[in-house]
Amino acid sequence: MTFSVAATTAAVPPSIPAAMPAAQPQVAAVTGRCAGCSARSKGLCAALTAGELPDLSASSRPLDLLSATPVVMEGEEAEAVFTVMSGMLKLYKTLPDGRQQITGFATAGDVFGLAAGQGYAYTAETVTASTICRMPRAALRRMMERHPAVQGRLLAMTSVELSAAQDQILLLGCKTAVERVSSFLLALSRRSRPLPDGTPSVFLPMPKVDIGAYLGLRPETLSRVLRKLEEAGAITRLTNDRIRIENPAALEAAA
Amino acid sequence: MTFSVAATTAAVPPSIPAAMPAAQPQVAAVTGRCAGCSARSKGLCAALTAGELPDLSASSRPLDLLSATPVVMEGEEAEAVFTVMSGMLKLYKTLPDGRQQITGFATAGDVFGLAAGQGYAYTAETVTASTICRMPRAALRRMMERHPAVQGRLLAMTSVELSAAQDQILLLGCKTAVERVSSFLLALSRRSRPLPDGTPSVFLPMPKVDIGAYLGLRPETLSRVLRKLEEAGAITRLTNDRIRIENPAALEAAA
DNA sequence: CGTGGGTTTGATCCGCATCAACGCAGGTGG
DNA sequence: CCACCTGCGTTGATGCGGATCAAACCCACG
Repeated sequence: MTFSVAATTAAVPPSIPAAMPAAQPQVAAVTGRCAGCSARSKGLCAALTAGELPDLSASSRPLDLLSATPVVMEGEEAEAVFTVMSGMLKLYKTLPDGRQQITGFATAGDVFGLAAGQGYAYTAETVTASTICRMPRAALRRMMERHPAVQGRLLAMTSVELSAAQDQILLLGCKTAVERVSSFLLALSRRSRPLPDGTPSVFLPMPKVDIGAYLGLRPETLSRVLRKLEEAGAITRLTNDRIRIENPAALEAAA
Repeated sequence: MTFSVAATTAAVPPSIPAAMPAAQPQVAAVTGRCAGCSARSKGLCAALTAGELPDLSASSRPLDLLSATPVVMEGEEAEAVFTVMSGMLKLYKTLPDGRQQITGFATAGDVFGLAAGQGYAYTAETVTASTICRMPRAALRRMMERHPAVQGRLLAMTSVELSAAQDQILLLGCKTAVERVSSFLLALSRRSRPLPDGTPSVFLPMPKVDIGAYLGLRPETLSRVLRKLEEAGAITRLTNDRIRIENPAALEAAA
């Protein structure tokens, strides 16, 4: 799954495009859509050669979403998969009494909505305004049959996700609050660009309660741990949503 | 991946069979091995038709192992994948200071040792005496190329594992000790046969400390929770390693 | 019969949750 | 432009669930 519209491309009409039949005269334009997509080299799309892009463009549609918009609901019949082009989403499970556990955050290039069974395993909701690309399940199946590399890519991506899930199991099952937060900050810093001056930093667009729901901690605890890490000189809180890693080795030791 | 020797079949020499070139005269016998395997209909093997079994038999070798035998080590180069034919193994990750988190138990039909990266993501060790089937990574890759259904099967199995891992994340991140144990017992009871009299029961061959390491609890806590569930009439402890589910609804409510 | 690992039970401790209050920023309406 | 409101973040006080420590018990085993 996956493909995407370049961030610099003019917005595609977001209204109910999924129902539109593949119009022949648009094929060329549609090819251009995926070819110029910012996620072209990521997610599922990376499995396809340039010549195979029309297939991709024809079977997928971009969507522009505001923040806090639900995309799929846990348990709902899984009719499509999605690729993130820009923005961030949270994926979470809910217990009957309302407790929520965030199983992951999805950012540019990530794919979500793959279901092992009939229904989605989790709810997906935008954290920031996001652009995502929607591909019906049947189209994905067709893509896999037509382009074997897609299936291999999907397997590789699922394996990486499984490995990440097992790391999270280790974190939740064994680690203390300080260790969890340190691990989280380090993992994020590995995936993000350092500041202009070269020091590593992380961007946290999601509210603290969501970070807590991901790490199995309450927001109060998260706040206290961050203060402790700052007092220890390991990090500096630049703004509410950006943290500079002053001492990666100290975080490493705490994780 | 996967295949296996029927439990009733005479043991195949376990010594260093992986290095043996596929000997032509043995093909017939080797075909029979997988054809009569108790795991034939499970794991990866289920993806193959009878006619494709020789390929499977030629590239895999069964191993008989005593309990508490390590099979693969976390971080070690992943040279092979394994299918469980009988017995049970625990898969776990270890922190530098020795804390361990069991990420799963593998029983008949389960496949383990698939690695997203270069090295194994976890250590695998037998809990009971077990028979497992070993297939070199290169052979698995060849099987996937030659029999596309194998790749599809692998994807399906990995997806199911991912979903299970996310359930475990929910358990570890949100649930209380009583909820964890209840969920665990229910999950096991769904996968096991009821007693002769029809009441559901679960078999727990692993030590309590391992169940605790899976659920993020200490063995003392596990013992107390089981006593509480027994006093509540939800379960009965028949022996140290077998529990009868008296009241599934009560467990359901507690989970 | 003695030994040692796994299990159970009891007593105590501690890390994090919970409860409560306050500061602050952004949005709204006057 | 300002008063008000609302939601997020922070800080402090307190409580509780499960960890830790310690000891007895129970078998399986030699």
